[in-house]
Amino acid sequence: MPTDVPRRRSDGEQTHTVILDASMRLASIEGIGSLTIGRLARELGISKSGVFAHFRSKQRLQHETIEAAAAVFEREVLTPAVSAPEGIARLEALCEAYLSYLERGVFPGGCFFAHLLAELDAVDGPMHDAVVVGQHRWVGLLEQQATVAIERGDLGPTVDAAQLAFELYAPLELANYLATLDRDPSIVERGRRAVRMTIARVVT
Amino acid sequence: MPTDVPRRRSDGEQTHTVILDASMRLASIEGIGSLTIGRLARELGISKSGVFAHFRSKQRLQHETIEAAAAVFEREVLTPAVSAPEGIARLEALCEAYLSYLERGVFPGGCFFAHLLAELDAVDGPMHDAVVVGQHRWVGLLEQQATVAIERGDLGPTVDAAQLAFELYAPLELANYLATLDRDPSIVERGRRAVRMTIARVVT
DNA sequence: CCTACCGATCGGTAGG
DNA sequence: CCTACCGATCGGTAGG
Repeated sequence: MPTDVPRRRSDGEQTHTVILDASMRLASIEGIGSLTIGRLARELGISKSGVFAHFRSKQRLQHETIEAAAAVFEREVLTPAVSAPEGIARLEALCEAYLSYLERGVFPGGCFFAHLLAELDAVDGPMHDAVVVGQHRWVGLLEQQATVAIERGDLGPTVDAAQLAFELYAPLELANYLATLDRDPSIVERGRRAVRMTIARVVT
Repeated sequence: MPTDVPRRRSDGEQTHTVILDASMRLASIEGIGSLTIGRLARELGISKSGVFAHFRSKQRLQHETIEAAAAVFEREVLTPAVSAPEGIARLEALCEAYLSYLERGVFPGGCFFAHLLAELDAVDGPMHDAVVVGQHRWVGLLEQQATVAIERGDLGPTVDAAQLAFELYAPLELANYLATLDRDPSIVERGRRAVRMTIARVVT
C-alpha cells in the first residue's frame, strides 16, 4: 500500500536537513569559514548547484548552519539544565549539562559555539555581532542563576555574580578545547572538578 | 657616501620578515587557514609570486608563521615570567605575563596560539600534532611550577599540580576570547581576579 | 534536483 | 623580486 502523498516537498525538506547536518558537523571540526558548497556537495554525492539551490547564497548556508547548531545546543544543554530549580542548582546543572554535552560528543569537533567564538572573535561584521549576542546570552544565563543564588543566601552576599559566571565558564571552555585536541573525553573531568571547586568556594 | 655593500640579500631578508609579520597579524585575526599568498601579496603591494618565492609552498609559509609567533610568545610571555623564582612566584608570573600580553595587544586578534588551538583541535595532520606539542609544553610549564611549589610547601600537599595548571590556564584562555570578542581589554581583569582567587585557595 | 557555464581566486610553475 | 601562465576550485547564474 504505497502512499500517494506528494514526495517532492518532503524529500526536499529532508535533503535540506541532511545538508545542514553535514554542514554543522563539518563546521564544528574545521570552522564555519571552511564550509564550501562544493565540498558539501561532494560529501553528500549531489551536485554543487543542487546544494546551492537550497540556500541561494553561502551567507544563508552559514546562517542556517548556525541556527541549526543553536537548536542542537538548546536541546542538548539548555533544556536539560532548566529542569533544575533556579539558583545554585540550575547553575550547577548548566555546567554539568555542558560538560555532559562535551562527553557525549554531540558535535564531532567539540562544541560548535566554542569553535565559532574563537574563529570570529577578532573579525568584524554581522557574524561577529551574532556571536557576541550568543555569548552574552550564555554568560547572562550563568550570571542570572548566580544572582538568584546570592539573593537566596545560597551564595555569600559578597560573591560577584558576573565574576562567578566567568570563573565557571572558563573551565567549561578549556575542557572543550583540550579534550578535543587530545581526543580524550576524560579531560572533561578536569572541568568538572574545577566547577566543583569554584562552587565549593562560594557557597555559604 | 652611499654604501656599496650588497643590498640584495639584506632586502630579501627584510621582506621575508615583513611578510611573516603581516602573516602573523592576519592569522591571529582570521586563522592560519585563512592565510593566502595572494592576499598577503595584495596587502604588502608585491606580486603573488614575489611572496611565493620566499616560502616555495603554502605549508612552509604556515610553518614559518607559527614559528615566528612562537618567538613572539617566548619574548612577550615566557622570558618575562622566568625572571621570577621557581615555584609559586613563577606560577603567578606566568599567568600575569600572559594576561599582560593580552592587555598589550601583542597580536591584533588576541593570542595567536589560543586561536590556533581552537582552529586545529579537531582536525588531523601534522599541524594538529604541532599544536598538541605546544599546548603540552605550556601546560607542562604551569604544572612544573605548581609541583615545585607543592614540594616546597608553598602549596598544600593535597594539591593536584595538573588540576591546578588546568584551573589557572582556563581563565587565561577565556579572558583572551572574551576580551577579543567584546573589543574590551578590561575583561582581562576578570582573568586576573580568577587567577588570584584560585591561587588563594591553594596556598598554605 | 541536474548540466553547463561565468569571472575570480587559489597554490604553484616557467623563465627571467 | 617580476610577468605570464597552469589546472582546480570558489560562489553564483541560466535554463531546465
